[in-house]
Amino acid sequence: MSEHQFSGRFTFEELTKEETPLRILQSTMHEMGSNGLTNLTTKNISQRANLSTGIIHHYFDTKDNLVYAAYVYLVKDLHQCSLEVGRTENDPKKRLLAMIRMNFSATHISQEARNIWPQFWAHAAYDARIERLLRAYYSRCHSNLTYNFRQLISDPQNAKMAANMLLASIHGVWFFHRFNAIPSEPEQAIAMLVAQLESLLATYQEH
Amino acid sequence: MSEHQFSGRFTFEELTKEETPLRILQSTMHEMGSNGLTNLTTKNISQRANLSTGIIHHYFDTKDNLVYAAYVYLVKDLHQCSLEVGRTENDPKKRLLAMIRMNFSATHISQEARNIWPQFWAHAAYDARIERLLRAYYSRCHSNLTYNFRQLISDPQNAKMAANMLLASIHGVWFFHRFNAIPSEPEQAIAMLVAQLESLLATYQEH
DNA sequence: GCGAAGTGATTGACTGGTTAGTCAATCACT
DNA sequence: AGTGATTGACTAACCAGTCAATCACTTCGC
Repeated sequence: MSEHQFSGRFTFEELTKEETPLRILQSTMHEMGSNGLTNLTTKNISQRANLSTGIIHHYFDTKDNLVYAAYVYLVKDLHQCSLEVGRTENDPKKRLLAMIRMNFSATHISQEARNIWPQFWAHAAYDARIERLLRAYYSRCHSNLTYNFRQLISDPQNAKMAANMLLASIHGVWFFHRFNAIPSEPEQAIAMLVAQLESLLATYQEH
Repeated sequence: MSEHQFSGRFTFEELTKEETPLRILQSTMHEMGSNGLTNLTTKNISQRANLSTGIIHHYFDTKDNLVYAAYVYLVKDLHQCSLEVGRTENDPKKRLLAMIRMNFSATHISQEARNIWPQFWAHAAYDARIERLLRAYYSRCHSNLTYNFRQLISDPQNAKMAANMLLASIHGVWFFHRFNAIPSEPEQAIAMLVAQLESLLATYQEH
């Protein structure tokens, strides 16, 4: 049974293999992104997917479960991307650089994610179940960064600190890039984070 | 007339001078923080403030205006704090350090803010009016940081880049501190950002 | 082959409950 | 007597979830 079970009826994998529940999920993500959680209705979701409202409850039982499933979908997709980075790059520093770049890539994921992440954060702030999912995702990101820093920085404590700081920096730069508050060209954002990575390595690495 | 007019009836200053609208505002912020925008109702707000639902519309016309006023209140309060830092500290580096510390202080503001900021971001993601307010706030923060870095870094372009990076770092560290995803002691968070500030100065400063 | 019975997908009208906003009435104070 | 603050019952709209009915498709006895 899936780690990410979210309703009594099906597991995540079973659901997304089928056509209709996947359409519902994608429609939900689109609606969440463009109108926010507050204005998310089963009517809007079903209309966008050209389905009836009833079918939503057939597959997801409640609206809450559907929204949760959307976050799981988002997180799994991104995790898949980071696994791919781990496979294609064999040098730890190259992997860190690839992970930075990944966050600003223009795949369908980022385009959708751009609008959903803020809803995700807001939801996690008052819903314990959503918060657990968010924390699990960031925890995995952090482990991933730490693993790579360990191969570049001899002191494990320093490697962990470098991972902390890079994770925070990636998040911060992505955030201001998202809201166009800092020069918002992806290239500049990536350059800032590459400089940050170099700076962290220079600080913590003993040659 | 106030820069922050949000309803046809009163200006922000006129409203918050009075007892009742201020109680409504604080009650709104508390409800937003604990139950999220999605579950925010005029009934809950008025009950917490020991008032009727009607009075909310008397002062704020619509719920949207009330929520907007809550964000304005939050932002103004924080801006007030940063002005105070500017007055009490006279050294640019000390001012930057004080601004870092400010974000993790346990004043009533941060306690309330902790729960409202995620709602603010989510709301800004799909509402243009809220987005403008959020951008204006971060723009002011950025100007403030840039002003202080200018006195420490001779090249204006470098000063701006340092401000970009510190702003992003503060946001990122605050975020993970907020969600307990990175070692969440305020002292450690502040120490990370102080180190980041030192590193930025070392990189961009020519002695 | 073929009809019957069964199975799960899908519909959309309907319900019970909730909500933002209205408004006539009352209250407190001048 | 007048003025603004405040109340809370009321309304029109909306929404999540239900359910009986239909549809598409398979299985199986003969």
